[in-house]
Amino acid sequence: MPRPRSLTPARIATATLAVIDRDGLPALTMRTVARELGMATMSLYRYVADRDELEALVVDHVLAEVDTSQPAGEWREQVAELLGRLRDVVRAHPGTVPLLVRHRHSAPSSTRWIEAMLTALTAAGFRGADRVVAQRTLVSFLLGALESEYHGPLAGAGTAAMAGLSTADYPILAQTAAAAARIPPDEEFRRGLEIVLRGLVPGGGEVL
Amino acid sequence: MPRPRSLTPARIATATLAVIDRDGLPALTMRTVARELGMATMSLYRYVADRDELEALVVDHVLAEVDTSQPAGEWREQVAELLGRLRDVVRAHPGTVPLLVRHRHSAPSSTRWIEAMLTALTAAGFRGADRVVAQRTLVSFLLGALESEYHGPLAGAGTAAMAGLSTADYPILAQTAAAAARIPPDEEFRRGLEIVLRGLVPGGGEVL
DNA sequence: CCGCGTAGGCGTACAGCGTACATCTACGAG
DNA sequence: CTCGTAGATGTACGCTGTACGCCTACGCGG
Repeated sequence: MPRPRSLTPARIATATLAVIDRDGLPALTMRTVARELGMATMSLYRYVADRDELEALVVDHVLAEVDTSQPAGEWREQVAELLGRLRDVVRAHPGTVPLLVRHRHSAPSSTRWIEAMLTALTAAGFRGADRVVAQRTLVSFLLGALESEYHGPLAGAGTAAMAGLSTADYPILAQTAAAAARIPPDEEFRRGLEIVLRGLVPGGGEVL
Repeated sequence: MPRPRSLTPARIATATLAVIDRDGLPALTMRTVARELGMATMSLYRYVADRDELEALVVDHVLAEVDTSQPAGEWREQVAELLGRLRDVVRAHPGTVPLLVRHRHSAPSSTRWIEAMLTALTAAGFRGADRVVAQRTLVSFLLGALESEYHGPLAGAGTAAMAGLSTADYPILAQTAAAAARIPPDEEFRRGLEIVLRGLVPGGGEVL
């Protein structure tokens, strides 16, 4: 056949990630990625259908970096390790956080990580709907924590404003906001994960 | 002084929300909101500095709808009730989910809800950093759950694709994906919240 | 009652976005 | 060498957010 392809999905994803890492998510543009690749803008469309597909490509690329080998240890340690690995990889490319939320469902690379998570949960004794709920609860917590951290700094002014609220109208909040700013993200995540893991009991159990 | 203002923040927020509810978040545009208000596009800029401020306005408006009166019952019931109220209000306007994540920090209306949450946690015995972590873990879970539900349906094809994966490479995933589609969002949220609440123990405690 | 200054309302314009379309061109197969 | 195909690209369009400047309606001091 004619002219061979000059770009691979991996090369496109790498260039896209370079743009995001260097200039931030708002700089992600069909034009900037094409320039990063040394091509004309429209050439990119020979490889991706539209911007959404480009975003999905970079998300898949990032998720592919996650080590999905089964961790050792007790099941809670395994789960914590797998969540930590994913979190570390994503935090190395903060600009991809909003993209991850939108496109993780269409990322083939996520399947290995999910399988490893489910393997740990299965070994713990989770079955059927319990296993699904356990998995999704852990993922919701992880995504929420990543997004909170991503959007938090922009509104550091917000937390500061809360600390300055009248202690009369919001006695507890004003007092808590000050303490909140002193907890490092890693510690906050670790302790939050401990809470979720402590609540996960194979075989279920009602609390309400 | 001269000409009085003809628009209130509430009226602007209502019009914006109407656009989002009727035509979806992508339809949210300075032009569409101005048209909804019966004004010229640029007139809107007499009331908001830019699009971001308009988005913050609608988020604050939605959060103001949440009943923040202190719920009755044991502290876990109170927390579940407060999370449920917020979730119900946001789910009534699904298009605002991404906006909520980005702008909740600059929403004055959120303070009353936070104060109510912290009140329940304080009554339970949480103090200092423990209280901060408890609060943030609950919020991260809630936001993650809302976002997952919001972005999930778009990629229903994704879950379907997982169910069709080779049971050889991904034995547990393929089996789990089928069960996953049968759990209603409300049940998933309720059971997930039960997990988190079960893990919340005042006074701390290590698990790892 | 009048005009005057202020701020509301708006029309125009521009840069930047995603991308449809038509064209040119480099290549592998015959 | 030639030809068909698909890669590469230039141009163009509709849409976005918003800067700028003009016009005008209004409440107040005279």
